Amino acid sequence: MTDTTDIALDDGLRELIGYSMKRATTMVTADAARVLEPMGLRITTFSALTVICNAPGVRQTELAAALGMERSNSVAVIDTLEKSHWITRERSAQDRRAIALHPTTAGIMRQKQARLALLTHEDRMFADLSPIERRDLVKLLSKIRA
Amino acid sequence: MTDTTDIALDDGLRELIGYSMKRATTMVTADAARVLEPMGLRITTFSALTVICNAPGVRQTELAAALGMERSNSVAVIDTLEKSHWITRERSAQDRRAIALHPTTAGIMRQKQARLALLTHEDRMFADLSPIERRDLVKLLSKIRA
DNA sequence: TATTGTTATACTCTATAACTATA
DNA sequence: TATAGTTATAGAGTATAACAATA
Repeated sequence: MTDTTDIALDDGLRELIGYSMKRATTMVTADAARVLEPMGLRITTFSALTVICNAPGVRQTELAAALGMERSNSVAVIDTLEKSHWITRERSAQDRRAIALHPTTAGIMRQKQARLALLTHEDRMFADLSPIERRDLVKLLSKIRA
Repeated sequence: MTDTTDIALDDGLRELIGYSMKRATTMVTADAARVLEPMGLRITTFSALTVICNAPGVRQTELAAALGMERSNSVAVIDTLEKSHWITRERSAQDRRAIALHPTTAGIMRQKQARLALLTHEDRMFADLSPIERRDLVKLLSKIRA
C-alpha cells in the first residue's frame, strides 16, 4: 500500500447507494443460482414456478406482470417448466386466447424442495443480520420509489 | 378481486430477501442507466471512469478486480472510454505487460457531471428514506456475506 | 512458469416489433 | 380494435478458454 489511508479503488462509487445494492444483490443472486442449478432450476424458472404453485390457473400475462418481465420473455421460461413436466398449459374455456398455468405434483414437490434450499441459502448469506435487521432491510428496500 | 385478503401473485417470493433486493436493485439501476444514457455512459463505463479518475494510473487488471468483473470483459469497457477520449492507455515503463489508465480533462469533467446527475437521481429514488435510513440500508447490505 | 492484456465464444437476461388467433 | 400468446431479433452483462508479449 502506497497510502496510509489505504483507500479502496472503488471508493468513489461507494457514495452511491445503488452501487452497494448492485454488488450485494449480485452476490446473493449468484449464490441462489448455484443452489438452484443442481435442481434444474434458475432464478427465473423458480420464480415462475413459485407463482404458478401459489396461484394455480394464473395466465401467462398475469405471471409475467407479477414478475416484472416481458410477456415475450416469459414464453421460454414457461416452455422450460413445461418440458420438465412441472407445469401444464391449459387453454382457458372462457377466453380461448388465454392459457391457464397449473403445477403438476412433481412441480409442487420441486418448488417446495427449492424453497427450502433457498431459505437455507439465505440463512447462510444473512447470518450476520438479526431477524429484526432482515426485516428492516426489506422495509428500507420497499421505501425506494421509481 | 376474488379473495378478501387480496394476496399478490408474487407473495410466495416475498419471503425471500433476495427477491426484494433484486426487484429494488433493478428499479434503481434501470433509472441510473436512463440518467447516464444521454451523457454517452452506461453503468459499467461510468464505474470504470470513476475508478480511473480517483486512481489515475490504475492497471486494467486492478480496475476489473475492483469492479468485480472479468479482465476480459473490461477490455470493451475501456475501449469505449478510450474512443470517447475520456481516458488514455499508457504502457507501463516498469512492467511492459501492464497498461496504466489515465483520465483526460474531458473525462474528468464528464465523470463529475455524471456523478452529480446520479446523486440527483438517488435523491429522487431514496426521497422516502431519511439520511439515517440510507446509511442503515448500506450498513445492512454490507453485512451480507458470501 | 506466471501474469497482462486481448480475442473469441457462448449463455443469460432484457427489450422491441410483429405475427396469429381470438375477443 | 384490442388483447393473449408467440416468434424473431438484438443489446448488454457475464463467464471460460486460449493466445502473444513480457516478467
